[in-house]
Amino acid sequence: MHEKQALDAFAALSQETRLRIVRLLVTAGPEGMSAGAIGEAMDGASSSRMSFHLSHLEQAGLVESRREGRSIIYSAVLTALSSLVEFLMRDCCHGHPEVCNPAMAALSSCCEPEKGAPHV
Amino acid sequence: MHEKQALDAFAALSQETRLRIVRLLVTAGPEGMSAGAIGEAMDGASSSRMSFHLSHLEQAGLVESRREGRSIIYSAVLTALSSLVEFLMRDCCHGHPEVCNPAMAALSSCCEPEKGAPHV
DNA sequence: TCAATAATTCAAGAGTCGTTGAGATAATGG
DNA sequence: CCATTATCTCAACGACTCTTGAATTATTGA
Repeated sequence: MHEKQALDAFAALSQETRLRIVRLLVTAGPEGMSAGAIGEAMDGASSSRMSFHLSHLEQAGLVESRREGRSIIYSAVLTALSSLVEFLMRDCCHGHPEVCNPAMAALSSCCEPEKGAPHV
Repeated sequence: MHEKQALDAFAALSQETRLRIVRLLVTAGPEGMSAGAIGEAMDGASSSRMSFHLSHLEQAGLVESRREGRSIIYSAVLTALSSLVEFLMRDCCHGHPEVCNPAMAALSSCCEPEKGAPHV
């Protein structure tokens, strides 16, 4: 991940509706959700408003879309999110492991590695 | 970290000059840098421009300042950065450890835990 | 106290962002 | 082929963001 991509991703995530869309799609998993369904989940936002934010997120590489019949299905791009974390971490840890350690702790508790944690 | 704080942090980091300031201050360490020195590092940006971006970053909680003689010294708030990572991770890992594992790998390689990695 | 240095504050202006509503495009079923 | 459903595109408008330059505040040393 380069600076420009990180800037785009941060800009995309700095808008309330878009941040909520990303969170929703991550929990929705790989099967994703239709634009209409996402709009309903966003306190019934208009279709043009959804279109605006979804294409913004797609432009930033945080979500992807596929057509399925009349609907267009959006899903989160999980690798983009981990790349962003990696970018933040690479920036932050230069000689300062005290930044990474709390983040790593949060990470491992959140992922709950199934017994016998793998180390890289 | 709550949604509002995360939104503010993402907005702060979505601006090129501010992202560079944060990276610079993180590598500068706890002793920090004066506003003037940061401005010189930012291709000689004007003092009012620096003031604008630095107070934006301070508002978002990503940097803090102290006066030292005539200068005002800024330094990165490392815990804010790890909280942001934690927020992203908590969002992303709900049932999807495949997001966290690459991030965790990046994290541990970047931090280079000194032999006998601690686990939380 | 005065001049010099370091940084902030403020107002103005150009540019970007997000919402709205109307209209266009795409796919389906009768 | 037509009506319906689902979504996108576009123009317009208000709101916000960033830069600039001038004026202001704070600190220091002579």
